[in-house]
Amino acid sequence: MSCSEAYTPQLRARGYRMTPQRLAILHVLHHSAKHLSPVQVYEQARADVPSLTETTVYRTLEFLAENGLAHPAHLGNGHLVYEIAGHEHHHLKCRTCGSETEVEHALLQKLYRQLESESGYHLTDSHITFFGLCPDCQKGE
Amino acid sequence: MSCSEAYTPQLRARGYRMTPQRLAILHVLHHSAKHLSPVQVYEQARADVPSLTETTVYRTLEFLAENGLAHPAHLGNGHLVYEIAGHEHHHLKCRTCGSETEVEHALLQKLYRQLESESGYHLTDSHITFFGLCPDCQKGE
DNA sequence: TTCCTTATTGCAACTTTTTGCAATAGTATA
DNA sequence: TATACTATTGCAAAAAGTTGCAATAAGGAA
Ligand SMILES: [Mn+2]
Ligand SMILES: [Mn+2]
Ligand SMILES: [Zn+2]
Ligand SMILES: [Zn+2]
Repeated sequence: MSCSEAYTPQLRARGYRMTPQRLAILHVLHHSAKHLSPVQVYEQARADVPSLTETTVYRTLEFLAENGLAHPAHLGNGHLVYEIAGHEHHHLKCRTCGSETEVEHALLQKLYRQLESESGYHLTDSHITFFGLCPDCQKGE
Repeated sequence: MSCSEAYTPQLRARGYRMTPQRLAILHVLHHSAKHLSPVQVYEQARADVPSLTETTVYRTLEFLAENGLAHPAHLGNGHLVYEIAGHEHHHLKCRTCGSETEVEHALLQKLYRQLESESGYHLTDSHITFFGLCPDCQKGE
């Protein structure tokens, strides 16, 4: 299934339009193995849509995140990066060497339930970064 | 105990210096009831140290965070805010109305332990924001 | 196909945050 | 108290991110 076939109906269903810019950006995210910064997305998507601007990339990434097609992440440098939605997970990142590990959301399921029942909130987010020391860097302490 | 008496030794012990700028910024954080943006810190701390620059505020907040005297937070708008360290907690924030609730870190203790034993990482961070819908906003769904 | 509505884009100006570097000023030592 | 070392600051310039607005174009209706 192409990116267009996959994502266009999702946008239409919410009253939004598919555009070459959005499609190019979705395509970049969909085929990236890792989180991408807005500038990285811009540079790659520009190959498809030369008229693309950084303004549109920033707005589109935020739009996709609001509509559940992309997930923003804070990986510790204070800057947002994005990835395509679909795989529910979180991250563990080492403060010393920067190494990262994924954590399945299923592992936090229980905690989410507990937080929900204690607070009354219904938790919707599932892309969090926890920080710490990786096994290797603990040795060097 | 004054801010200076409290924080100077902590910096010295790590080989850093206490300066009027750092003291003013720590003072602002210490006496604030809520998270502050770098610009808010700048405007308040400038009353103490008129020569203070925004550059120094950004660098100092990052420095204080790295050294455990301040905690950065992502409250959902993509911008970092800071608060003084000392009270281990997390946040629940409503995506619809923006309301916030604190969660004691003790509540996540078990999860942290579980993540640690499964991943081998030693988790150090304890200032996370979970997003969802507050009780009121769930009704309006 | 053509027309119409309005969501979306690009541009330009602006705000926020980061960076390199030379000047300044804590603080340890004598 | 004076000196030396170097961590820290302020400045200027650059990079990253945001906003208002007029022009464009997606897509439903005719
Ligand atoms: Mn991820
Ligand atoms: Mn907090
Ligand atoms: Zn590590
Ligand atoms: Zn709410």
